[in-house]
Amino acid sequence: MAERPALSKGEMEVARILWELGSATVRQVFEAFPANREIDFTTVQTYLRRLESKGYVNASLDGRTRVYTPRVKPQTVIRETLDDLVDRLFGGESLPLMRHLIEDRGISDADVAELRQLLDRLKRKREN
Amino acid sequence: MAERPALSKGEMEVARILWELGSATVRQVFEAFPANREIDFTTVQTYLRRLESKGYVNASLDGRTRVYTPRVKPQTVIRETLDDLVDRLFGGESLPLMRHLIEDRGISDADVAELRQLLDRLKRKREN
DNA sequence: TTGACTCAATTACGCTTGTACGTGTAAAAG
DNA sequence: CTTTTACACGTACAAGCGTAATTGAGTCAA
Repeated sequence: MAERPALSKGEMEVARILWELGSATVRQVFEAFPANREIDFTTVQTYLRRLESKGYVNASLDGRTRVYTPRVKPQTVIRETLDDLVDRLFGGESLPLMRHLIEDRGISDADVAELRQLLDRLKRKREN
Repeated sequence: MAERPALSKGEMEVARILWELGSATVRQVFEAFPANREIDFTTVQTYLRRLESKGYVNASLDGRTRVYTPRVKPQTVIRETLDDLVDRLFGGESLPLMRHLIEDRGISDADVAELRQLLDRLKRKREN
């Protein structure tokens, strides 16, 4: 397990966009930010550079422009992040987290249905 | 909304313990840490001091010892933390987060049952 | 009543994070 | 060709964070 240093919040935000784009330049990532999220171009640049030095992305040159590509799967990062969060904020139990998501944070009807399906699928798998 | 500065991971860990204890001295918090979690007494002390200066806890003196008491409800902190996480890591959607919790992180049978109940309860409430 | 202990409070410090400024260079305008 | 514009890259820096060493003040044994 390559044991990279954890991502900061800002870095995560940028990483997520890069995962979505698949591979992108600073500018592309910058432009993919939601319009309401004000952030400086150079700030994004710094985050990408840090992601690279932490080993989360690779960079290659296209002309004089750097093109960044994810190197670690979102799943992995999400997993590590959640493990940490669940430990610190819920003492390692994930149910309270879900309870909170459902009860306190609101959830659409469609999501409820989707969740139910997830549970059904899981049940079926376990019964075999 | 009092707009306090966000909690860092370490601060959160300490805050959680304080919520559990209800009200405690540095030493009590320190001793309530899980045995495997190695942390220095003075580190806990620093976190508590910072929690105080950020407005998350109150402190009063008992003799020469400071007694800390939560000032902000866990619900509030959890909510703010999750909002931020969901935004940055999941673009604001909480379903993917739950999916991840269920599929990738594993969940006990008992938890599945509990979740189902939650959903049922929610459904009933919505149908009225 | 003074040294040896115990524990609280303060101070410290290197690393990380958030954010941006300057500097140089390619492209566009004149 | 010169001037302006646009943008990439490196550099910078204050604030926050994790962690601990140091200092200081009560407490008990000799």
